[in-house]
Amino acid sequence: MHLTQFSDYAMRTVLYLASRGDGDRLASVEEISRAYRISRHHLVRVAQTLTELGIVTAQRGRGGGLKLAKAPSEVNVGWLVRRTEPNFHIVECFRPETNTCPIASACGLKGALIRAREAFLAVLDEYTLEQFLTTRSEMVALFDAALKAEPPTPTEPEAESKPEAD
Amino acid sequence: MHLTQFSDYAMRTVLYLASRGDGDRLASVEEISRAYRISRHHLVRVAQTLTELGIVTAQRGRGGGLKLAKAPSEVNVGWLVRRTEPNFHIVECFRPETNTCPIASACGLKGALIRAREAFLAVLDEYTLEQFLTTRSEMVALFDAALKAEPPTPTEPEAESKPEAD
DNA sequence: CAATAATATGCATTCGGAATGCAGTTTAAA
DNA sequence: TTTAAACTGCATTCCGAATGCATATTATTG
Repeated sequence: MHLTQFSDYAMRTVLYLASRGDGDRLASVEEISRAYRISRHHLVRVAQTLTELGIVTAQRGRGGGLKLAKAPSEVNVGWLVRRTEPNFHIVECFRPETNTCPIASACGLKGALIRAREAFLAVLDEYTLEQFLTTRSEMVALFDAALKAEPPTPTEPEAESKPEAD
Repeated sequence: MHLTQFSDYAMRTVLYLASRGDGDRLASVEEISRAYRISRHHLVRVAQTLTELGIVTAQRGRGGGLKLAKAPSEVNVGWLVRRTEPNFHIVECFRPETNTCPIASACGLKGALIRAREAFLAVLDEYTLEQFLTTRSEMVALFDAALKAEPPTPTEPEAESKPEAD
């Protein structure tokens, strides 16, 4: 029982943006991926989705980056998880099109599992990003340390012997 | 977000055994796998685990099979799921030995996710098998129909040309 | 005591979703 | 016009779950 790394990264991304109090500062995907030490390419997908959800604003072009499109108190964790998880099919019979269990129509287990699933999400519904900012200064310090430890621009150190011909 | 098929099969197996009111009747793994139309070999593993957990009794040898070791009211769903799921590592930082998130020590998200996970299991803790027996007759009818639809003994129709030598 | 039918166990393979990487396009600032 | 960033699609890798095969063990039956 777990959430996808995609949802994990989505939550981390908005938490990163919220942790830098200045709402106008842009943070690039590159920067966030270095702070968390995770794949930049993977994070690009997450950033897209968050932009589509209207929860972050992406500024394209040079000097661009991401920033929160809403106040931290407006970003609900349960809402976010519901939209980033690919599905909530706890067991086979939750997907009618592929279910093979012959007693699905008379089985009470499904109802119990639905209740459990809703209870899980209801807890997350209680939280907005704002509630996680009580440790903001510590998080910022840890982010900065991580950024300092990582090679600043490991993008393309090869600036010689370029095969110009062919 | 989902449970493993292993947990799913474990719940189904005990529900099957409970649905046949006669607590002394043995149901073979073969029978259960046909009733649900699922892999017999896979179900063998589940049956082992349930036996180890002391929740079913396995009778080996000819005419053997499985039966509940406890009354349906004694078999709790939350308890069962906790013991059949391989892990409950909702996100990366739940597994300290492989965590790479630098702010884990200062991040409030983990606490929220732990609360959500416990809420999920707490709902399942409210249920025992007994509560699912209100539709027992319907389930039995559906099981019987499934068993009738399946080939009775597709085990080994080859009873000729046995290689006796070698 | 032998044959049979069932569970028990280990190993090897398959499979699917998630994760990742690569290549290229588009946009906007300098 | 160059450059740095977000966007997009595709192809591949990877891992855990699922599955299958082979065999050992146990106990009943005749």
